[in-house]
Amino acid sequence: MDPLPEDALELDRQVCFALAVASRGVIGVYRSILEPLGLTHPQYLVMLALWGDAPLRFRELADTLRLDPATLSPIVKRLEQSGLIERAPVEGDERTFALSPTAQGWELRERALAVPPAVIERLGMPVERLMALRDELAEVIAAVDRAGA
Amino acid sequence: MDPLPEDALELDRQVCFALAVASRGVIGVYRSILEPLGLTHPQYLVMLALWGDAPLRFRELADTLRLDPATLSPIVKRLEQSGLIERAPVEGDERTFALSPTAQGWELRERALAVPPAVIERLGMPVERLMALRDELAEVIAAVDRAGA
DNA sequence: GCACAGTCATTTGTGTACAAACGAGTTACG
DNA sequence: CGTAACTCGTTTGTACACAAATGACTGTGC
Repeated sequence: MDPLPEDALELDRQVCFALAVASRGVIGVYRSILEPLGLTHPQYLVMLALWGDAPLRFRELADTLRLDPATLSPIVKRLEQSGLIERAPVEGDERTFALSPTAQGWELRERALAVPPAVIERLGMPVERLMALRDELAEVIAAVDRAGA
Repeated sequence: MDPLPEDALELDRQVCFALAVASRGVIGVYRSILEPLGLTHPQYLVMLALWGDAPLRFRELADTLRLDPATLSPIVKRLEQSGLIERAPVEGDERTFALSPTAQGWELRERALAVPPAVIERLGMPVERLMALRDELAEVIAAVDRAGA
């Protein structure tokens, strides 16, 4: 029943490899679509988070995106420099700050509404398939979380 | 039937986000397991490819891993400096070269046999689930390939 | 033979991703 | 109170990932 170690290496190659390739590939599809908006994929995720629920504290945003603060910090800085988001002090805690889209950031949302249909059209995959994939990935993420505990 | 654009943004957030988070998360699981071997995840994928089928020309390796030559180049350089792989000239074409594991690279394979079981144990997911995920991801990759054409 | 388009790997520049160390602010304990 | 432990965001250093430009080699057409 146990696969031979040799085969395990091969399967391992297929799974972890497929995950990395699929991730890079899909992000690549987003790249050409997001490029006219002046956003990278992580920057797009930040805007999605803030469009959905602003203001958010820096830490809350990092937790939502499951991104290391050290990674998020320069991304936030670039979005501020682009004039899409702005930081406001948080009353009672000088260490942190809250982030919200600027007026320009909200305007960008109108153009961003065209992104998901463009991606789906480009991928040519039915929406149900994507939702199934999302659920499958949610299990992987849950497994990773358990592993980290 | 068509979801409202607002919902599309939300779903989009869930899917592209889940893919990125799952990819980073799984690679994170590998990180702690590969660290004692002195390998990063991309470096591990290079070694898997060469253990499975050496020698490989640089271009063949890049295609196999679906990695940009500009990305692969420094990875190969680091593995050479680590003494795990070596390059040999290709007769009849001065532009490229072939890569193979060194004796030390083959020795490392013995230790690497323990990696897949460790990952599976850490994730706590049944092997069948991982194979299903692999197949699901293969479809996504195929869709990305069609999109790129 | 020989220009010339094509292929090959590398380099450069920008943008993540993460570990580790840091400095400023906050909380809790004695 | 006051300091020790903790939390916060940032910085530094290393390693991908990709676009664009580069320089070296190859093959073709004339």
